[in-house]
Amino acid sequence: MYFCVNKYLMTRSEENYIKTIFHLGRKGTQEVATNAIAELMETKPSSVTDMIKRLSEKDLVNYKRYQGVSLTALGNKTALGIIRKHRLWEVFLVEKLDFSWDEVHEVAEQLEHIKSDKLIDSLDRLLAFPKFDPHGDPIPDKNGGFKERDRELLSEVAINTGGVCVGVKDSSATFLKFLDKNGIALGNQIKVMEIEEFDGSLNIEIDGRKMQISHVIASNLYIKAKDEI
Amino acid sequence: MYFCVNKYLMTRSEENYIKTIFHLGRKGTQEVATNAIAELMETKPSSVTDMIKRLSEKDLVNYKRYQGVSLTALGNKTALGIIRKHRLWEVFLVEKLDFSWDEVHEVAEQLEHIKSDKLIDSLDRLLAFPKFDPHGDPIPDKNGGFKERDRELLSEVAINTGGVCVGVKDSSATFLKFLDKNGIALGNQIKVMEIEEFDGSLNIEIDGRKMQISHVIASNLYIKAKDEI
DNA sequence: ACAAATTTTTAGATTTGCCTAAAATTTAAT
DNA sequence: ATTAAATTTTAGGCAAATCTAAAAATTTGT
Repeated sequence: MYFCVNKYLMTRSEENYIKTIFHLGRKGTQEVATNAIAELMETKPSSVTDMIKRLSEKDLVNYKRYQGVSLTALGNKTALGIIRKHRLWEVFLVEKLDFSWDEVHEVAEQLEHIKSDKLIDSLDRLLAFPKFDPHGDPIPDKNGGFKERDRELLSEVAINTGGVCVGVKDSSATFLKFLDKNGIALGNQIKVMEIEEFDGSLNIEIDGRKMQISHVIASNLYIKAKDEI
Repeated sequence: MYFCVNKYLMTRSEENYIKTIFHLGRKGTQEVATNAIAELMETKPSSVTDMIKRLSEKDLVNYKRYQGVSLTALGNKTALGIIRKHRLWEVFLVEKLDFSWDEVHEVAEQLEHIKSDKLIDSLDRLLAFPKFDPHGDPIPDKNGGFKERDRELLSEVAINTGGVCVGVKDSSATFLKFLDKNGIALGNQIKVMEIEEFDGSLNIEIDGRKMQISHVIASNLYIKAKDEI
């Protein structure tokens, strides 16, 4: 395969930049700003500029001075490969090693850089080709293809509707632990009963149990909207 | 834990040096030579000297100029930790991902550097606390303890004796593939029928089947000597 | 024992990836 | 539109890990 030449020469640091640029590029459609990359990676803008030049020479990003950066087709494919590995390892950690969903990220950040096609394809098979990671995010297939699940934020749905909880927007350990503590997990049936006008907090029914959650919580939970309950 | 402070600051390169010094130190009881390290790691003696100095400052090795190098107690513990990880990952690759025993080394070389105590202990549990890796080498426990199995080289046993094949001395892909091709695997019952005076080759019976192997092959196969057959 | 060969170390350079400080460019504000 | 503010890049430096070439120490051979 053609792209392998490139993939196998990439350093850990280069891979992390590519991944960050990919994630930032998803949000806005525009070019990604140097400062944004630096902030997310907890490094300095000057370091980012350095790296961007190197990535540009390897044809992983499109770069024009002062104009921000975007991934090339090759960069995009590379990013999806790394994300595939990250998310498959997350599934492995939860399914096979009993990690909780707030513990997987740190270790997956290391495992995602292991280089072996056979390893990741075998892992995929061991896990029975999962389509989503423990936070509900889609796992790209071998060729980088994946489809975003049809979902919406709980904060956006109308009263008396709901669906199955299928993902989180914020997957920080803090938020995930909060959800654990309150018995909220992927797969739960959630129905919005009432929305408080004053602060936007929601009265919901989750797997039959009634509880109240703030607007912030609701705006970080995805549900698969399919039917009125 | 005290040693963790050190462990978590180690670079991949430092870990590889420690591992190499450990392996070389096993063979001879003496100090390990700079040149020997350089050769095994495919690097230059001057690079080795540089690194040894750094390791010495971190109290991982004992070092006196021109006098070779040996691991400190801390260095030894560190080495055993890395070897534990390497061998557990090898078991994982064979048992769970259907790798063959000649394919595991390269990937395990990468996986052994992943830093997470929880990860490795969970992996240990998933694999049901294996005591030996796919080549028959012992896996250190959490505290670095392990016992060498009571075994001997097939080339050393007397005619009409034998035992179960429990390990290989040379675990290069070349040798392992040769064994596969000839249907020799760990667990086989092997009995020495005759030893050729001329070239030292052996007529053996392996799981009931008769075959002839060279002295070189026999001197790279370990059997658990327990009983005459 | 002493010269020759080998091994080991030093010295100085290179690459990667990061830093700080200062200069260049773009964007925002009045 | 021009200045002020923010962003981005350049320039120069640093640490890790490597290299080559040359110097120092040890070992070996006779």
